Amino acid sequence: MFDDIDPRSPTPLYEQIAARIRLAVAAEEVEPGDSLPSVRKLAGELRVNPATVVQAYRDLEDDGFVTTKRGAGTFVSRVEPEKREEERESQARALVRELIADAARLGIGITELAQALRDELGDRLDD
Amino acid sequence: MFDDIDPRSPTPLYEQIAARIRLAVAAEEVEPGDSLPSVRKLAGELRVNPATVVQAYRDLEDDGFVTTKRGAGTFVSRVEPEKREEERESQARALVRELIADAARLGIGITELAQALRDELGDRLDD
Amino acid sequence: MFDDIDPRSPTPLYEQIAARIRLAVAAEEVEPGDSLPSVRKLAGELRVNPATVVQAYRDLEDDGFVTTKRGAGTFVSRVEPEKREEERESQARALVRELIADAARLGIGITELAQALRDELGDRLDD
Amino acid sequence: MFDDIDPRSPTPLYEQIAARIRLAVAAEEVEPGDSLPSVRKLAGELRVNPATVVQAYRDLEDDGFVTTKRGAGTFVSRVEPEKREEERESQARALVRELIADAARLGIGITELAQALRDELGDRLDD
DNA sequence: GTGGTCTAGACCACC
DNA sequence: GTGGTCTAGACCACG
Repeated sequence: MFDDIDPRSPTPLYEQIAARIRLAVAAEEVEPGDSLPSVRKLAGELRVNPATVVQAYRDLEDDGFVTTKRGAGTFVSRVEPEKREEERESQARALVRELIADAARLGIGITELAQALRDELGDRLDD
Repeated sequence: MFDDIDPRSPTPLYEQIAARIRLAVAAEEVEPGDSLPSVRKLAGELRVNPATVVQAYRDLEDDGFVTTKRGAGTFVSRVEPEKREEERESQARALVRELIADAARLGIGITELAQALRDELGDRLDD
Repeated sequence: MFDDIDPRSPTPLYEQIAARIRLAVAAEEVEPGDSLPSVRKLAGELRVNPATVVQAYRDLEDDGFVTTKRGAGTFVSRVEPEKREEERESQARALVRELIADAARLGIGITELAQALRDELGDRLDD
Repeated sequence: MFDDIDPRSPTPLYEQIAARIRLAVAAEEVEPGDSLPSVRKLAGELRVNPATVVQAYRDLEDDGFVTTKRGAGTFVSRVEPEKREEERESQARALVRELIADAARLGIGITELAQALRDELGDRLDD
């Protein structure tokens, strides 16, 4: 699950970790109520300073993606679909349009963008 | 050409500057042999410290995108087409990664994103 | 280890520092995983600005001789034996080039230099 | 004769040019009284700023390797062998010993040094 | 004029 | 604590 953690990437470790979990929640790879690995266990697996995992979990808690129960662990929250599906779809389309505009401004065409999308999303593009 | 330089972005100024020029070379907006603005001139335009521009130019020289002739200035190098293409692809991937991160932050999963992509790009996704 | 750093040399301080460390790695004076002195500590020892050491470390990281872990420090990387050998050879060539230049400046031609080399090195020249 | 001029080397162009001519004089590739190429001609050949050649010639004149006659050109001087041959030989040996010491201090052995010498001097080692 | 190096010192994010 | 970035400004060598 944490294959893509790259210590040399410019984006901080804790953000990479949080992003991966956020994605897992959004993609429903993990269910509400599931427990996340303990800070020490995850830190060990990722060969990362425990403080880094702590910061990732704190970020997630701030976002409402997880809740921490002292002495018990960290658990996936029930994500309230506070926004109507329609609204989320429109937001998604807005993001995509923004992507295309940014690319165009930089002189990157649709073809290259499509290639990059396949590179990054792979099969998940066909979901 | 340097509209996007944002001092508050987490990615360093010199990297933003270098990235912009790298892409200009990759997209052949500038030709081999063209001279880049002088360090001081560009620094003035961008309201940035000259040393920051120096670092950007240094990175570009390390990558082989420009050559600097001492006492004369900094010039666009001849760059292999494959390398140009690679650069365009890499920047495209960066944009896509940003898209995914933004989406995740809004609670939008890959599935919804993929749908939006198909909505906006349609067939061109298969180029 | 850093005796040779000479602020009056025409070659920049950061290059001298980087070269010295590069060679220490190449000669296995330091082992992969060893930590380098912190930027501030080394800067203090060498009576040099921290930014100068930062630039040296940055060069070394670009070359792949060291890895820096954010917030943790800078560490010696595992380096391929061929690369180590190459580095040693390149520094040896630099020394030789210096020798030739010094000789020429004293009006000593290649012929006389070759004779002196045979005198001093003898058979070992054919190793 | 000027194959090794490298605009990207850290040693200045004018020094590279001067060094090459100094060597030619020392190796008696050119005879006293021979004329050097005109500043403009040489600058053209080397694709270098004429001012660079001027500075090289001025350096050489300071050293006494050449003399410039206004309107006529630049000529190789008769190099006075002011020092006895023996003294020159001893100087050469001193340089070589210095080389070996420097190398040892950096952890570079005789073998690597010998290889570098062959790389840089090639056939001329057998003169 | 050009780029390159270095300093002193501030500020930041990360671990 | 760590490294990274940036500024302001000085100084230098090169063309």
